[in-house]
Amino acid sequence: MNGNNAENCRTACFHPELVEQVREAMPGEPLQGDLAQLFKVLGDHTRIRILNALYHSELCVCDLTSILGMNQSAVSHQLRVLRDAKIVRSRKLGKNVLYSLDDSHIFDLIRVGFEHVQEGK
Amino acid sequence: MNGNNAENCRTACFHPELVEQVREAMPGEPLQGDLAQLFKVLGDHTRIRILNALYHSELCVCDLTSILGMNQSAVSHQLRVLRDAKIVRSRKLGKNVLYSLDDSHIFDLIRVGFEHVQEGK
DNA sequence: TTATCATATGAGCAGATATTCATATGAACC
DNA sequence: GGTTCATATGAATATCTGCTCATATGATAA
Repeated sequence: MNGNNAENCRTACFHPELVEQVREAMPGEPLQGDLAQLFKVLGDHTRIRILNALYHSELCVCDLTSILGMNQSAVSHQLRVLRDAKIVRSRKLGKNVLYSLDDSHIFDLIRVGFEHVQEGK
Repeated sequence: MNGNNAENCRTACFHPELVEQVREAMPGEPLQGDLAQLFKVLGDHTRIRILNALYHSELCVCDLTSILGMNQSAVSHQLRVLRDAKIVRSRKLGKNVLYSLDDSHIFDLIRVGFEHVQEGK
């Protein structure tokens, strides 16, 4: 679309063929937006703690509140964000709502992420 | 540390043993902070586009600027964030600086993330 | 050295977001 | 029905963050 604008350098650095090749290999905008949104939701301290708890067991809001040591409203707000992003599932059980990780991809992302930060020492 | 505070429910919902078990299984605070930080840096539209470009080839700042259609300052700022987070590496080559993904974990995270958002249709 | 090119950085602003407080919903039990 | 308990939600605020503009750095070439 917008090829080489005035910002581009004009000598050895600029590789039009490579640029075009990479452009075509890249996923479409909507998919990239979805991916960024997924990681953005994962990228919060409170939500990561929630996910690490759910990594080990399905839990109700009350137990999560206790584990995190936060007030219930804050936890529920973050659970809503995680649910909207299809990162956790919920099911009702009497008065309670039980939360769990949505699917194996979420387990994988958390595991691989930890491997990376642990290697960085 | 802060066990069952006044916020917790007092009936069928609260499971002290499970809560304690999950607490012990969870990673330490610094590690969880590192993980949240990793995902936070991944969770930005511009940075995801940069990473998707680098997924296919090592690239200089100028080529990235052209691929993204953004001004060079914005791209450099985001590259600094990615470098600080150990998500990309850089090496000098004459006047240029070539960027690439840091290691296989980053490739894995992008791939698994895409699998997840694509399944969600 | 001086000029030029590629990249990096600092300050400032505009938009996004996590928490708190107060309140609403909705199911279970009396 | 009405009450209690577990969870959800709306509004407000304080903090954070990405972009732009201007400028700095650092390497190459003349």
